[in-house]
Amino acid sequence: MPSIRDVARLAGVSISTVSRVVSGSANVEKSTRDRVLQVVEETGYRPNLNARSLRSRSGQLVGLALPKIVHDTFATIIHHAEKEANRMGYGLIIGNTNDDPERERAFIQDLLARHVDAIIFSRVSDASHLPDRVRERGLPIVVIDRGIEHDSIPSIETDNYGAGKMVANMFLQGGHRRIATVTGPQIVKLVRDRDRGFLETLEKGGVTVAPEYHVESNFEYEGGVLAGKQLLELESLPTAIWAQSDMIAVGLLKVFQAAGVRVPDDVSLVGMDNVPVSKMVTPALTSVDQSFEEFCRRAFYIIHEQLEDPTYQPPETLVQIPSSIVIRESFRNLT
Amino acid sequence: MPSIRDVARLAGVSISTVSRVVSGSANVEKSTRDRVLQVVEETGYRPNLNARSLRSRSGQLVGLALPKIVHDTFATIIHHAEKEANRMGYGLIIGNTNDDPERERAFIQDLLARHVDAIIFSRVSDASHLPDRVRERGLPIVVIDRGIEHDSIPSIETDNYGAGKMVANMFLQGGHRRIATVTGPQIVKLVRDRDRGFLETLEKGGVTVAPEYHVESNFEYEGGVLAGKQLLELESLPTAIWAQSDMIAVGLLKVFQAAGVRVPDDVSLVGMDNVPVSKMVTPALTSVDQSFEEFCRRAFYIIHEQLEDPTYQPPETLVQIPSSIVIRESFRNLT
DNA sequence: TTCCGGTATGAAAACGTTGTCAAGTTCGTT
DNA sequence: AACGAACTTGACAACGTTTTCATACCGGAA
Repeated sequence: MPSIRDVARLAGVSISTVSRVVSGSANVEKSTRDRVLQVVEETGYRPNLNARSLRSRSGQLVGLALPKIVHDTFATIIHHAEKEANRMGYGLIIGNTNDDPERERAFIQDLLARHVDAIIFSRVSDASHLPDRVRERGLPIVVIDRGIEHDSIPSIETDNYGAGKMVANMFLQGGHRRIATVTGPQIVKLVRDRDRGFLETLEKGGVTVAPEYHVESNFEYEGGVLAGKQLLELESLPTAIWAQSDMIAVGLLKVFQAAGVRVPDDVSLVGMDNVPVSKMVTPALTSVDQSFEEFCRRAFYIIHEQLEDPTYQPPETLVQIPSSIVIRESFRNLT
Repeated sequence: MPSIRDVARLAGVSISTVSRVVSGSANVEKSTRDRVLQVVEETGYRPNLNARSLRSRSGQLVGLALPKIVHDTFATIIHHAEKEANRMGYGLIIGNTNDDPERERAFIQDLLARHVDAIIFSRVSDASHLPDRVRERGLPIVVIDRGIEHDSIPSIETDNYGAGKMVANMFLQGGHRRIATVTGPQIVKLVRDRDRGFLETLEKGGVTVAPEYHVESNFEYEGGVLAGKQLLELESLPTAIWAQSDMIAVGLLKVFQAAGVRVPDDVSLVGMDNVPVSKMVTPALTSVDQSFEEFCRRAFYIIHEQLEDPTYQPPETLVQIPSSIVIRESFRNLT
């Protein structure tokens, strides 16, 4: 691995000059520039990013903390984050926090020890004070997917209230009156936002969700299976259900099919996330699409700005991205 | 962020001593060690890994190159790789090569510029000479999932021939005679291995797969959909199909269900990979399970050994991990 | 007492960069 | 002809570590 010293020697110039050429910065005469560039080409020289980071505090590296990896949502986030990072010349170092505060802490420590340029958090434990600690170090940090209420830390999330509202309106217009919903854990703010948007809009449309039709679960397939069984034990099924994740919806679908309940003939089903599976199951799931690509784009934009100008503050600290409904087979109008 | 200098000052010792204490290496008196350790504790000092890497060529970082990210298989690999990396104190930097040689090259360049300790490749383009280039730099490199034929670069893959054989035997014992298979792209070695294991074993059992029952596809859902449509146009359907990936199997299932073909009553279906979806669809998929966890464990083991002792060579350059069949609902015996 | 081997410590060089500063050059202006 | 301004270049000090190498100390053997 050639170093800047080798290039300098071979090109017959000083180290400083090589540095200037490769960082493309200052004034250097065309002839010398060409000579250096040629040597760089020949030797395949690449600046050692560790040295660069050590000296100039920018290693072109950003950390991404996720609560889970084998999960369509987060795989999608990784994918778009990697894409954006690549586009902007950053490397991406990923950690799985597993929703465990201890691992969160350890991973952040590691990122700090590596002197990453910035950190993107997807879902911190709500209680965590980690983002503050990071902030103190002066590192740009952005929270995506699960916003936090904080004056100075930018969050990017879906307009969850709006999503709930949208689904509620679709249900109302479809003539549904016996409506159920399976939510994620109510401790999570985004769950409550979705729930409020959904329930308030139904209320406005003259429909109340019965308590036994309002079931709390987790976002996983298994959660959906459990919730489905619970619903099947009731006197009568609702005509439409909104599940706060596609995994939940798939779980519901699975137990309904096992029980001979037809979707959407007996009960309509709408999921959320629009993950790949939603189009693979039969019937294909109607689902609320969140633009994770947009999340990542915005996150990197903010990071990039803050890196250029440390005093930069995004215009609003909480960005809410609108979502949309992807219509497939699992929902039908009653009328 | 306190530096080793700060710790030294606060503890009233030299930089060297602090270094010795934190790297836990040489002889240092208990009293001084304790004093240093306490200061480390109080200040929250963490060694700057960039500096360490610069000086001692070990940044505790390994690179993972994947052809795709939004894909259950690779998400699973990321998950286990992250877990192993974490366990052994490494950071993990991930890149999506998208099966594009140019991006592969660029990513590897980036890893080299970051002076990672080792590289794990999941699927190189078969043509690529990248691994050799990496090898020249003296970096440990391991290829997983899609082995390459190479004297000195260790590969870890499933015993694909064995997998094909296993499925074939299950089909034979189940009394199936009209058998089809949907494979991945035949350019890929692992596809040919699976295919050979499958076909040769059937042959041995007196069954020949008709040419129109032997369809080549890609590993994705869409490939399965296409293949399914193709099969439906034939005079008669096979009684059992092996799909070389679960995504293919799900695609087949989808079009079969749309066409009113019942699984497993009319046709049995077996997938491969045992990804999470396989248990979520109805009927749940019987699938060949590959132990990606084992892949990652072995990969890190080899890397670790090579890092400790650069002359270390794994006993065999191509490791084949046995697979197993997970029985679910999509397969039934004819007899 | 003298000397020697081991142990505990510190000073200083190196790793590969960037950025500051100063020193030449060149060229246009007065 | 003289004087700056602007441009081009190189020396050198960091950045935070690890790793020699040297030094000081201590106790035991001769």
